[in-house]
Amino acid sequence: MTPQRIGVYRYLLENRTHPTVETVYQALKADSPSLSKTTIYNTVDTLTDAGLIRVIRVGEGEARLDGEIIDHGHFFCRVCGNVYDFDLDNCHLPQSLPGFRMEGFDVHVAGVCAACAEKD
Amino acid sequence: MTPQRIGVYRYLLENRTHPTVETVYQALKADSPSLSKTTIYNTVDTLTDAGLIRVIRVGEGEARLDGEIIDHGHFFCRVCGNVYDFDLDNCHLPQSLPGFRMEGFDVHVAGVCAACAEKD
DNA sequence: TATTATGATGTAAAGATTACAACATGGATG
DNA sequence: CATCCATGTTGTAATCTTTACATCATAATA
Repeated sequence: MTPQRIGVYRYLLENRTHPTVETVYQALKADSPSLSKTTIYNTVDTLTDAGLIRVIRVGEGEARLDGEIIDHGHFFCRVCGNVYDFDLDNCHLPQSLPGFRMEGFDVHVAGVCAACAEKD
Repeated sequence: MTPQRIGVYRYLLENRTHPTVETVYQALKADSPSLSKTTIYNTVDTLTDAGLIRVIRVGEGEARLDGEIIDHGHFFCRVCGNVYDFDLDNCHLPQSLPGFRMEGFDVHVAGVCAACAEKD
């Protein structure tokens, strides 16, 4: 665990906004100007392999980072681009895949969030 | 509807393997050598907007195309890279997002498929 | 202190997708 | 039938995200 890795992890724990790598990079660079974006990518790999964070890809564009690893769904607003969490109370893993080893699980819903829907 | 669009749509209806844009391009270019990959991208946009096909992003790398639009889940094998469909019998959209307009719905499961798990 | 292993940095490359301009086509209109 | 216009296609170039790789820094160890 290096200062850079701790910085990325702390940022993701404190900012539950599903930021992109670029967002994290810009935020942390303010404090440590020598930070490299490659380090962010490497750190994301390391933290993902360690099971501490998750990488989600929803909609187009960049990957989003998520410090919450408990199963939950992601709502992607196609207007503002924000990602919102939601519970998965009534959704369970399928039993219909014999012999398949399931390791990760994510539910993606796309649409328009409440804030953007109101503006119409 | 042009020959190119019909070709892409037919290919996706007949090949339920969640091919990439590149795969579709290579397959169709055999019959019509003048085909451009840009046309595939444009056509995918057109067909997606028309609600005829879906674009799924699961795991890393390229987008995968899917001619099946009825709700179903996608299992991504991290070993062979194949994408498998599964039913969503016991998974329903969450009711916990008031004011949100839900338009699309996808369940992603990552892991190792039966064929690859057997080889261990 | 010298050595070694690991991580960080920055540049360059790769890969996927999009933007854009030129060309082709087909239908509508006079 | 000729012309015009709108739409679609093509190919190149640019963009954007991510990765590869070589170099530098650092910390632990012998």
